[in-house]
Amino acid sequence: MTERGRPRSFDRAAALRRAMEVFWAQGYDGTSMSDLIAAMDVNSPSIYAAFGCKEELFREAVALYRATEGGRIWGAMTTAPSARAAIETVLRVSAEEFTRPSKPRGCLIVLGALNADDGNETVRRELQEHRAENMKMLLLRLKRGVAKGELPNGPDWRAIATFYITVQQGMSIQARDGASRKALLAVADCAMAAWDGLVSCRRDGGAL
Amino acid sequence: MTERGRPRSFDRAAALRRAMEVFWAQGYDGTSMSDLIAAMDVNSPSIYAAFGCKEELFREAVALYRATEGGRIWGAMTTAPSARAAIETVLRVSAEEFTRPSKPRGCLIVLGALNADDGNETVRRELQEHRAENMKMLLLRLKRGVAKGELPNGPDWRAIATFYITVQQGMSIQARDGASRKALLAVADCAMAAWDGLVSCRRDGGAL
DNA sequence: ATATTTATTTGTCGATCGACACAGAAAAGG
DNA sequence: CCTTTTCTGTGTCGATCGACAAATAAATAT
Repeated sequence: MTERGRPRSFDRAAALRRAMEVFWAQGYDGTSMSDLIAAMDVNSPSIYAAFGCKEELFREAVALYRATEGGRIWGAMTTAPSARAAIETVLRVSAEEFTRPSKPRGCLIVLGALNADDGNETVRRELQEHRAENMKMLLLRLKRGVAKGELPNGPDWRAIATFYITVQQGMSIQARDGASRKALLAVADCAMAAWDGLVSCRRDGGAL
Repeated sequence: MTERGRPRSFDRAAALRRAMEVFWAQGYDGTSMSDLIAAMDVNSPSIYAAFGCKEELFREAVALYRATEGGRIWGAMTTAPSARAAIETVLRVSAEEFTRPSKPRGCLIVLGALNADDGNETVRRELQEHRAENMKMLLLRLKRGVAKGELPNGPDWRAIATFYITVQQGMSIQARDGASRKALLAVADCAMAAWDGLVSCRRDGGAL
């Protein structure tokens, strides 16, 4: 009951990684099958046999991204010793990952499919859900800090989580525009400069 | 020496505005000529006669955006009484403009063409330059504040300007993901909570 | 060895992309 | 009037899109 038939001649994992980098650099719509065929060095019928259609290939590429680059960014969410350290680490690692030499700049999850057009609605919604999951993860970390007494329960933690997610997503655009790693780290520092003021602010039912 | 020939039967300005809203909602690549023909209610030869090619039409749409919605956002940069008020107003008006009912969410300049592909390099670079101009405008306002003695000259104002631009750009993605106006206003407040700490921080040659 | 299963190569499918030719229609100038 | 100029509607161009059929090649199972 071992493998039957002719074994495939290309490395599936390596081809997927190359496809992921093309999607990362050009987005879902901006990447054509021709681009993928060239980058993966695999003919189109073999791609369809191994991955299904373009949409499913993109899905696998996104899963790979979340398991690698994404994991390095959001891993701190559970490993960091405090909520504040978690956020600071997420922002700083983002600055590093978004500016890795010889890698596409910014984040695949953020930049992969922002504009809706003819046939990318499913893909766009999935990326949006992944972004929402990251937001939820950050908010839960804050609420856990409140539950443990590490953080006060006065501030509007949802607004604070949205703020830091907004900064993290904005960094993708800055990275795409050529911002240096140092510049993005400085952005992270500026965002963390707001922490003390935000934490010691009582909720008033309004914006904050 | 008045107008010769048959006058055009459609309102050029109105058609341009409708084209702008399509580009705004779907981006440059995501918008096809068919989309434009349907939205503008003008046949394609008339579009080409009045606007040139798709790229030039997009350019005019961007110019219109910057003159209207963009002007409302960045106008405060020169009219606000202080640098701090200018930044706060830019963020708050952005929150409003990015969540106007029955208008596309987010900013055309930020979301219009982020991913490079076959034939959008010129357009992409132009939007990037417009983003860079906004950043420069904000930085100049800060430097003017320093020159007038309104602000100290210790802090790394370039880093601070980059930070607020990053927040403003991140708000476009949040808006696209469905964030409410109230949520975006709260993000603006969180960003402004960093101000005092940033202004009273002396430069140390590092990130801050 | 033969049959079976799967991968690869070549070629192509209908649909859609941006862009325009061409001819007819509607205004001005003479 | 008639000529000229410009705009409008129909149709279509070559290129490219994502996706796959058919035929060939290479492995395993019996």
